[in-house]
Amino acid sequence: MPCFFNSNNMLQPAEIRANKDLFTERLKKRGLEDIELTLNQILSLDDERKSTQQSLDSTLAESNNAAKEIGMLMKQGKKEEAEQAKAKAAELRDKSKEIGTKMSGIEEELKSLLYNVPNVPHESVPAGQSEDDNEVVFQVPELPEIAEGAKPHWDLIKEYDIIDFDLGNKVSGAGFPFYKKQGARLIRSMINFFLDEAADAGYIEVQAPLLVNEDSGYGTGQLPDKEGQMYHATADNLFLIPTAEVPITNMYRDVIVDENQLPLKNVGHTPCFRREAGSWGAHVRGLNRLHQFDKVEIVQIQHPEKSYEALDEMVKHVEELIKKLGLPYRILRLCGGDLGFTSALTYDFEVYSAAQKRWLEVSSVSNFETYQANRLKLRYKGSDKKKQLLHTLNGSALALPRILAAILENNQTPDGIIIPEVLRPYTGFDKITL
RNA sequence: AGAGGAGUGGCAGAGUGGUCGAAUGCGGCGGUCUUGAAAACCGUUGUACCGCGAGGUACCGGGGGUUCGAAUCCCUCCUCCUCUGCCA
Repeated sequence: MPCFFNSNNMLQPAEIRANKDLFTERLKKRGLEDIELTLNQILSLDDERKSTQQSLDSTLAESNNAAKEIGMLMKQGKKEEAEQAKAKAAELRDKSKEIGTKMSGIEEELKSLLYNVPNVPHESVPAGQSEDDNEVVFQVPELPEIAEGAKPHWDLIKEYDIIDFDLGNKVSGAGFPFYKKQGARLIRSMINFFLDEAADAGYIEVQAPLLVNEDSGYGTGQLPDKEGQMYHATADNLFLIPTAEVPITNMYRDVIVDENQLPLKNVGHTPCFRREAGSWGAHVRGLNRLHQFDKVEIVQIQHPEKSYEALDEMVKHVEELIKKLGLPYRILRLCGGDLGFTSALTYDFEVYSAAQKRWLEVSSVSNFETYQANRLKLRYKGSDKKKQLLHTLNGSALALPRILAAILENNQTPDGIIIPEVLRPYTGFDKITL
C-alpha cells in the first residue's frame, strides 16, 4: 500500500522474524543489551501493521464496490438510489481515511524503531565497547625509530611552507587549509596515483556531484541520524558530501542489476566535507582532522554470496597502496562497539606517525551487506528471475591528509622530505626541500 | 532566470471523471510451422504489500486536494524539451 506505507527500512521485519535469535546475539556485540526488547517491539508492531492493512484493504474494497455501483445506477438513470448510495460510500471513505491515518502512525513508529537498529555485525566481529577492543589483524613487525629532532607535520608544513592553516582561517575558518607549492602538487599526485591504481584494479572512475539531495542522504544512511555531520545548503536543501560513498553508492538507488553484470566497481576522487561538531581537541592538530579533505573512494556492489570475497579484495587493494607508499601500518577489525551504524564488518587501516607517536586512521573498508541496499532498493535479478537485495561495500583508498602527514613525518631527513618512489612520476620531484 | 510545451507499463504511444492496471505497436518469453533460422500465426508478458488460497489493495513524475468515484479536474514541487536571457 505505497500511498501510506512506503518505508525505507534498514533491516527488514521479515528478516528479523526469521533470524531473531541470531540477530539478537550478534547485535549484543555492539553492547546493545536490551536489543531483544526492541526486536520484539518491531515484530509486534509489524503484526499490527499487517492486521491494520487487512482492515484497510477490505474497507477500500467495499468503498470501491460502492463507487462502481453508483456508477451503474447513474447510467441507468436511477438518481435517487444513487444519492442514497453516495451517503454510504462517503461513510466508507471516512472510515478508510481513519484507518489510513492509524496505519501511517504505525508505519512511522515502525520506521523509527527500525532506523534505530544498527546493522547486524558479521560473525567475525569481536564484541567490545570501544576502540580498545578492536582486533589487530596485522601490524608491521617494527615501528620506525624516532629520529633525533624529528618534528610533527604541523611544524614541517610551516618550515617547508607547503600547507597554510592561517590563510585557510582567514578565507574560510578552522579546518580548511590551503595546500601550497609542493604540498599542493603532492596532493594532486596522490589523487592521480590512487585513481590509476584503482583503475588498474578494475574500478570505473567517476566524478561525482559534491552536493546531494535528501533521498541520497537517506540512501546511504547519513540521514536521518547524522545530519549534524553534514553541511546543509538549506536554500536548496542539498548536503555537502561527507564522503564519495554517498553519491557513488546512490548512483545505484532504485536499480535492478542483471546478475551477470556483477560486481559493479567504481572509484571516485572527491573533497569530503565534515562539520565535526564538538570533536576538536589537542589530539586533532594539524592535518589530523579537517572540515574539508580529499579522498579517493572505492565502491563495490556485489552478489550477496561474494561480498566477503570482495571485501578481502578491497582490503588487499588498500594494503598494497600503503605498502607502495612505504608507510608503517596496521589493520584492525573493528569491534562491535566501534563498528559504524550501517556496517556489518569494517577493517580500519592505520598508519604510524613516528613523530606524533600515534596511529592515524587512513582508511576504513566496510561491507554493509543488504543494510544500505534495502534503503536504496538496490537489487539484482537472478537466473530464477527473483529480485534480491545486493550487498554494498566501500573503502577509502585513501584519505589524503593523514597520508600526507605520515609521509612528512616518517620521511623527514635533515635535507628534505623524501617522496615515495611510486609518487615521483606524478610529482616530478623526489624531495621536498627548503 | 523568463515564456511555452511535456512527463503513462522495458521502449514507443492511446486514453480528458465511472467495469482503466490501462488500447495498440515494438521488444521479451513460450508454442505452431521449418532440416535449422527468418517470416507468419497463436498464447503470454509491470511492481509492491496483505492473504494458506480464492483473491484483495496500492501504484499512470513526487506530494496534497476536489469527488461516491481521478491517469483524466485543482494546487504544489521535481524533471525533461523548445525559444529568450545569463554564465564557466
